Amino acid sequence: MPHDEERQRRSRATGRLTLADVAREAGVSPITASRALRGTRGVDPALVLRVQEAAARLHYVPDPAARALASARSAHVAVLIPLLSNALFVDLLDAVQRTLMPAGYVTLIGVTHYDAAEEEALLRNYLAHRPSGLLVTGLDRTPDAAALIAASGVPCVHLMETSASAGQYSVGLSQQAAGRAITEHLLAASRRRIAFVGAQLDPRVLQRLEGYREALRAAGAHDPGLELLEPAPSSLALGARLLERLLARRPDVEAVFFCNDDLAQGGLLAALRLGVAVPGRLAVAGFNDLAGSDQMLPPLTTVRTPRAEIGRAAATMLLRLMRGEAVEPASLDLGYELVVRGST
Amino acid sequence: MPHDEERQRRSRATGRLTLADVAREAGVSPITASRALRGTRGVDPALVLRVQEAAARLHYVPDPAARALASARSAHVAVLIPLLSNALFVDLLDAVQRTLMPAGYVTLIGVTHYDAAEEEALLRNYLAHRPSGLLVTGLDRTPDAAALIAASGVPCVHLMETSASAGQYSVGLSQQAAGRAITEHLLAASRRRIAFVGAQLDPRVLQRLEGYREALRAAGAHDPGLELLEPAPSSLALGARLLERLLARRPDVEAVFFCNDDLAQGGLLAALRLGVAVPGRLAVAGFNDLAGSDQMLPPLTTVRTPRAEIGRAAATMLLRLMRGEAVEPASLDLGYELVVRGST
DNA sequence: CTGAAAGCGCTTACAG
DNA sequence: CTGAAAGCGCTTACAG
Repeated sequence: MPHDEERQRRSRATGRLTLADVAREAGVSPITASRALRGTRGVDPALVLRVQEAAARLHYVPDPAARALASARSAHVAVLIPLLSNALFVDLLDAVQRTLMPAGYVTLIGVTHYDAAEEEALLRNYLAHRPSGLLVTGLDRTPDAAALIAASGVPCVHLMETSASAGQYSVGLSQQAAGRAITEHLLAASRRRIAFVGAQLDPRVLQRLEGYREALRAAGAHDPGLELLEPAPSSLALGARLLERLLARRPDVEAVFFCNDDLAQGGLLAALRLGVAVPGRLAVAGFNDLAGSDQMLPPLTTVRTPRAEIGRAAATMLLRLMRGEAVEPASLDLGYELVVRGST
Repeated sequence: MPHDEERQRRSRATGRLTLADVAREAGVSPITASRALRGTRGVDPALVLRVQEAAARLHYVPDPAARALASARSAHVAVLIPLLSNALFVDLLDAVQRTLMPAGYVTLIGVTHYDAAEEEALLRNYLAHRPSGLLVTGLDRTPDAAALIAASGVPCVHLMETSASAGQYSVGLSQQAAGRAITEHLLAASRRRIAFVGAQLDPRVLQRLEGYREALRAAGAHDPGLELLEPAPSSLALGARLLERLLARRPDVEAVFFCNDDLAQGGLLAALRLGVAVPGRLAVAGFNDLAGSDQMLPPLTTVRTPRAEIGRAAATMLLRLMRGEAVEPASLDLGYELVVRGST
């Protein structure tokens, strides 16, 4: 057939199997095949079956680029988190992916390293891929970053915090309430001189600090000299160093609330090394309940945050928003749980 | 203009800024605008400038779906790793993303959880997005998974191991040589009854075990009764339990090579709890040099693996393959480094 | 060095 | 419930 030869000569055909092949195989038009495969209702069930069988027989796989171009909606969800080296975010991501993938979405993961400029760059980059949805960590960002999100019109759910502002979707917990609770636990163990040791100083750490202050002020035991704030990133080594610094500066300290378990584990190991009895002389608490905290000597008292549940709920909320459904309430507080172990 | 009205009425126009708008603004044809923006050579530099300025002025962002459809090549690279809760893979990923993103690629990250079926499902899912490149962990996979990769024709680089087989691209290190080296270090510290404690039992752990056996056989000190193999996933808690089991079974053991630092840290903490002197009565070594290993009591002797370098080199190699360039050699061995600390 | 035409593989909007 | 036409926003292949 000369027509086919001509086509072949000038063609840019990729040789790939297309919807047209499936339609031909099933004896229907491409549009019907498209509808049958997407599960659009209002197609004769017999035809749906025929098309599905034809697609399976030919091992047909739809082209996401063509689909995205024609429908103006991609299968991408962009997820921005500060760090992957924190088990918290790993658990969060795992839950997000397990929820989104069965729904046909693929995640674009961006790591901001707690850097506002990097977050902005990632946002610009990922938004250029026209994702159908957006998951970001926390509520605070640069005005430019916030404007980028708003201007994109892409549905967005904020992770790890709870939001009061209208039109802001979020799933998380009250970091401040959790910080208050663990401090109250320390007070209940008859400690008065309770220190706060924080690093990284991202918004959630500062909210925990606020909770700590609340609890101590209520007990009339707040002492700013017991707050040790370090902007460097958290690590076991930093936790150890900060405990030593605290002990040197305030030998009278009776308890420490480390803003996360990495720091607390390092502090616990330093106490062991220095021969500081825990909890005898010093009670120690952490935050997040990370791997290994239950193996410390003594096991670490901490706050368990429901990150898997947060990931699942946030992804589910986003799925609804992407379908254009109304979501109520816009903000979900999934709480926290005190895990009391030997260190307090 | 009635024509425009007609267009508007029937139109599916997204209202987005297109290449045609940029071309009009710059006073050139869309093809020229396309070429100018993509940096195709053979375009008048003056025109390139004019188009770039027009694009910037209008804040034009190309549509990746249209680009992918027209050019038959996506901007995606799929990356498959076993776990995100292992710092090793986090460092690897970070390096991969930092290399790939500036080149205009976006990564699709898939976590297999060391599950062959899950890897296959992820592969199928991500391959459907027609990525331009593929990065997978290790060389061993199910025949179906390997066939999927081969049939896709997508350039693929294997991570963490070195490959002997032709046509297999890989960047990593000899896990076996590293396992042998750390065992020889233990032998050099005049230990004879050296145990191997392994979990997860993925191919790389088994290669380390092979290196351990090699070293012990060469020294005439191999004793199968000192091998403790546990298929469960690694964790500090498991390391502690396995050390206790080992000590109960073989009180005469003089040294332990844990197949990774998670296990070794747990073992070290258990030894501390049990009052087993390290390295006095028992020498302990790990693998990977993870965060916290230098903070243990005593600090953990381990093997540092160059995962950031591996990530960077593998991504660079993939970039070449995606450009259709020849890559020589196909397999890169980036080595390892013994980190001797207090535990041996 | 530049451009008019055609096409990538889907889905939308309309008509029947 | 089904389909012919048009279009999504780019790039390829060809011609000049």
